[in-house]
Amino acid sequence: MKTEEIRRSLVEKGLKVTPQRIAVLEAVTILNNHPSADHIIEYIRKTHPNVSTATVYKVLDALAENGLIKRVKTERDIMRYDAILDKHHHLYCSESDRIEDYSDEQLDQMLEDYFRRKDIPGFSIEDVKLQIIGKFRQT
Amino acid sequence: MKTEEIRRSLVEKGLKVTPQRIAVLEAVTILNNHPSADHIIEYIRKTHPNVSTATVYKVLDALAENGLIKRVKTERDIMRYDAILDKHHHLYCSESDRIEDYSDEQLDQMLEDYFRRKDIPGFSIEDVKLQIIGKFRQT
DNA sequence: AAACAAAAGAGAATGATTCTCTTTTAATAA
DNA sequence: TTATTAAAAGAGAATCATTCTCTTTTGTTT
Repeated sequence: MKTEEIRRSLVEKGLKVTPQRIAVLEAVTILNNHPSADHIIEYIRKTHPNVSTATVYKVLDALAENGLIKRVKTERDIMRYDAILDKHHHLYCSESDRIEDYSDEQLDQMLEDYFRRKDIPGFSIEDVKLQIIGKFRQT
Repeated sequence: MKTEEIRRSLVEKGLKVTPQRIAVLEAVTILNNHPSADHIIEYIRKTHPNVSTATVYKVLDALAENGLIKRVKTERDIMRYDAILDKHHHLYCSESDRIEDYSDEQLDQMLEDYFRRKDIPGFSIEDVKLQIIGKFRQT
């Protein structure tokens, strides 16, 4: 995601465009494996050596609350983030903390068809995502 | 889960049978909404007023590591637990921290069929679970 | 009953994240 | 361009869920 795109995204959400916000959103986009705050801070410190840890946490929170990034569901106490807002699923490594994206339109269509017909009593569905747990093979 | 069942489960896993372990496993089974450590501690304190917080964390960890309970994937930093080991999915409330179980064999079958034919390059699937995000309706 | 190692207890330590208060800054209006 | 305003950043402290450490207790086996 280019700086201009980021800038526009922030404006669209009514957020002020600050260098820190640009840097954080860029970092979440660029870093692999659904980065934690710690990794994002590390990355940003290269270009913004004085950025405050609290600021990064605040920026991540603002970005997530405004739908510019998403938090990823994990079992651990460290929160992780994802810049891809398009519909996709996650591959979770059963042996490490690696998480990868998985897109599959056919699967999405199948699930959509299924839940169009299938009612879950007392619950109205907004989104369906797969947690696909397994092992990454050496590549 | 009755005490006898719990006892047997622990023995099967080569774990010592302690009152604390029985109480914790029972609590995870009984409490709704995929309880956090805090809720479990609260509950247990009724029958074991002197149980140490550290012990509960240790027990939860031992139970999870030995496959007697599962950790639930959430976006928050507080870990949560699930006593149901049978194949099931989770309903996540988009507005609160409520999480409910959702079982659906037809869906499981459909997904199994799908991934029997569909290869994810570089990844071998062990399990597939749905995160179904939406709103619980008043009941 | 003795032995042994796992487990519990108690309190301290850890670290990811949030809070608090002040200063800075981005955006807007004039 | 300047002034204004409110959002945002900074800095360090505070919070709290969880883990650590060391000692004692306990469950299980012989």
